[in-house]
Amino acid sequence: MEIDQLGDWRRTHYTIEVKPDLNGKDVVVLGWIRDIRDLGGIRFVILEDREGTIQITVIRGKSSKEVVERADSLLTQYSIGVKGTVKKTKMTPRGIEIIPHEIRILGVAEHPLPLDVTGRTPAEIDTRLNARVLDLRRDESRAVFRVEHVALETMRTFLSENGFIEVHTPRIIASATEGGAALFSVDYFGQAAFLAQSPQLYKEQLVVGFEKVFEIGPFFRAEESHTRRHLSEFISVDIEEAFATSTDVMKVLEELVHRVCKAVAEKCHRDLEILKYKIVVPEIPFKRLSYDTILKELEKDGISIPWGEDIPTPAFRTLGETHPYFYFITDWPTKSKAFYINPRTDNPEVSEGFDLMWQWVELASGGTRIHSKNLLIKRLKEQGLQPKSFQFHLEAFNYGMPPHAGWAIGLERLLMMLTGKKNIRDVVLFPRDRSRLTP
RNA sequence: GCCCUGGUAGUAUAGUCCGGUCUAGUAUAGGCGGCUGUCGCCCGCCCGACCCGGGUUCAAAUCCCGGCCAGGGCGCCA
Repeated sequence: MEIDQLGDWRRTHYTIEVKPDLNGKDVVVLGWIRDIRDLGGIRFVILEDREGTIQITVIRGKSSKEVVERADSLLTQYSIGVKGTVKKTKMTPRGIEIIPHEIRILGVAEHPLPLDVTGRTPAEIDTRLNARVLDLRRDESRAVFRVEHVALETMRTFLSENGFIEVHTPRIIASATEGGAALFSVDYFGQAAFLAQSPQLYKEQLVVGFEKVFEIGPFFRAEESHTRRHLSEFISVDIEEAFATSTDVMKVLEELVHRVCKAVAEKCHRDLEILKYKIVVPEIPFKRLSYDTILKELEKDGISIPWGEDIPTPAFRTLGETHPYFYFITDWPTKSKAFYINPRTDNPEVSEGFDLMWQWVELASGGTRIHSKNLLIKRLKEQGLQPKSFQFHLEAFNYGMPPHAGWAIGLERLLMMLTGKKNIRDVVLFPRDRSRLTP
């Protein structure tokens, strides 16, 4: 089918801005066809744009031949432009309709569509992700990403106001940053290279001089995970602060989370309504529970974990029932944390590392970092890592590395908390996981 | 990677346990026709599917084996 040109048509109003006081005025609306109801002599076309919907009413016999012909050839999901007169009416829920003078078909859609955009026939997440662009025509899918935008905007503002400057560290790196998580390898002009799993070492180096930095960006983990809360590519929100300890950065973290919850609750009414979800703005400070306390609580629930071991997921689920909102777990055993986490001076078995939990999900983790080069080398060896492969990182410790602390929060996990979504793939536009590389 | 469950029209489902009644039911989308105030419009007709390969059996959507894919869980983590 021939499609029309946009020509000199420009939107005069979003659908939501067309109100009864515009009665008799001409407007241009642009968007997609959500629904068509044809009663024979009269045809109702529901046009939807970013902000809402409006009814276009075509009356056979009254409308021009061209308009009727155009209206007859429409199918759902076509993108169209309509120039017409606003008419006040009691017969639509919005109290107005548009009587078109001209309809331009700007983009056609192939039918049958791979999923029902109106949501009457629900589609599974796999089907939706295969046709993600079409899925994003669904209000509920788009609402998630409007929430994400507000969350990001709030975080950037908050961190900037608090003296953090935004930085970008490399995604392509020469060696493992933390050990542990598997890395994706990359052919870098014939040299072995990897996709970064975290900005950890770089952000630490940057506190020399910048003192307070933050980074928001994607990182990569080549884990064969198959869960609702893991991705191969995820967005990490990282901070690092000089002359600070874990207690200082925990305050920054809880305040940030509080601010984000508040901003989303206040600014995203409509989206939260679409998502049928309510955000309870958490009170700060959050509970601070030591690893030892957690172990004792679990013991009471009949789960015993030997001191020093990591807490398995089913145990976290139990904890989530006891602590249904945000809480910190502090004083983790040194051996269960990454090599750069500072052991306590009074008891080196215990570290200054912490996790921020939301119910049973680990949202963020952080801690005071080791700033003594000798101790760092010792810890690297204890974790079975080669100090040689951290040569460039260790050199930064020759230039007056200050005491410092920081954390990283998983943006998608935070977004699950903000939207009530149970599968992390729902809060990523084009998720990457063990078995999904397209679209 | 391991464990569990599943795979039926474009989409979402019934049927699978207990093989034959399935020429595979329903809804929605799509096509055709009718309808001048719908708003999940309505009414009639039509199109369209048993994941792939092998096996058991007179007979397989249904039972068995292998593969692929999906969902959930575990480990690991953000």
